[in-house]
Amino acid sequence: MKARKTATRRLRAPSLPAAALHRAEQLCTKAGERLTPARINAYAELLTQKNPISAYELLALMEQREGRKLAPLTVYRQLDFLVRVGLVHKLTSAQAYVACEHPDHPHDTLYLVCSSCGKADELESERVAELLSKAARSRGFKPGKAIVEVPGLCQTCRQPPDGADGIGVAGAR
Amino acid sequence: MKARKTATRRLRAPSLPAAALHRAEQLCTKAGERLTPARINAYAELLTQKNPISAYELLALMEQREGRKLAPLTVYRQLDFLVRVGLVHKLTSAQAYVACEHPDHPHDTLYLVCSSCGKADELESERVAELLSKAARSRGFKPGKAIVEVPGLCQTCRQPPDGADGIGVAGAR
DNA sequence: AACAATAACGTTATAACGTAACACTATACA
DNA sequence: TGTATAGTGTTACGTTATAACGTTATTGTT
Repeated sequence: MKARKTATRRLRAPSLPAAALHRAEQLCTKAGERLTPARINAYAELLTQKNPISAYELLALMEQREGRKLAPLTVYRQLDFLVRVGLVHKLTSAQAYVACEHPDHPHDTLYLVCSSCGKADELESERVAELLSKAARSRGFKPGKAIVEVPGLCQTCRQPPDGADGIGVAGAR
Repeated sequence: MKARKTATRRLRAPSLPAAALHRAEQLCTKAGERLTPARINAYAELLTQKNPISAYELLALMEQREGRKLAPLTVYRQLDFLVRVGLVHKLTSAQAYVACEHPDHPHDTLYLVCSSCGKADELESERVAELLSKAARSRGFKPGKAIVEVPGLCQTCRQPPDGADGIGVAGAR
């Protein structure tokens, strides 16, 4: 067997793309929040992920990246921050976190979540937001940002390529 | 101090109203599921609750009711069943369970959830369901039942009566 | 620059939520 | 009346999240 190129050794911090960093800084300034190095690291790590990941998965990634043990609380605080400023959404039905695809303006959490591969597709829908907000207000309810998660099967998982068996992928959440 | 009328002694099983029982039986027959005594008890206990409760709160209620210790798994299995047949909804953002107000037909989970008192108001919206379903299908995504949870403040908590301080109620989830 | 006020971070411990594995029991149906 | 299947009980364990408290860094003010 050939030597693995990427063993479990410590890695450098993932560099947050300049554009993303700039947007994040603007968001935080506007919200009166501080964008610290630790928070940038957590956000950068999340941005490297294709699919939503759990807080503990993020913890493991960051530990590997930084080459030291971290407490769960550290990661939870950073996630709380990222969700608060709108850079990240929490998918409560999967207990997983994913970087927002258009964090420029605050909006509801609205995702299609594949039960097979774990992929989460973010949608935008002014109409859904409006319907929910109107329904809430008509009942005297003051609404916050809605959570909308549609479980199901993504296109890829519905049309398995030759040789696939339709059984869920290991690690799918 | 006078003796309390309802101490922590064992209580009888809450009687499930006949109409509710009948509806539940029909639902289960239609779904090919069995409505066992243990499941009826769990459902009846949930029906006595005004607000959503956690699995462990339900566990404690049932233990008190039955006068013996139960394993968490027991309650989780009964909750899984009740959710599966549509008698109960899970509010994932609050990790809590609540009896459905119109279990006669299957539908999305759609609630206004008060962050202060924990109350959950179930809504119906064919339009939201349709919008989400269409958005999903247009992306090749095969949707299951959507989860829609709108956090916020209910009318009561927005208009605190004299003497109230607007601070959250102990036990609010 | 020195100070106070506040926000963020680190550490330890623990609470809350949920599931795996396996043996046993009840029900349904041939 | 067997036999297959679904449900239940029990023990143990895994995952997710927070409490409490002290330290460090940043900000805004003299």
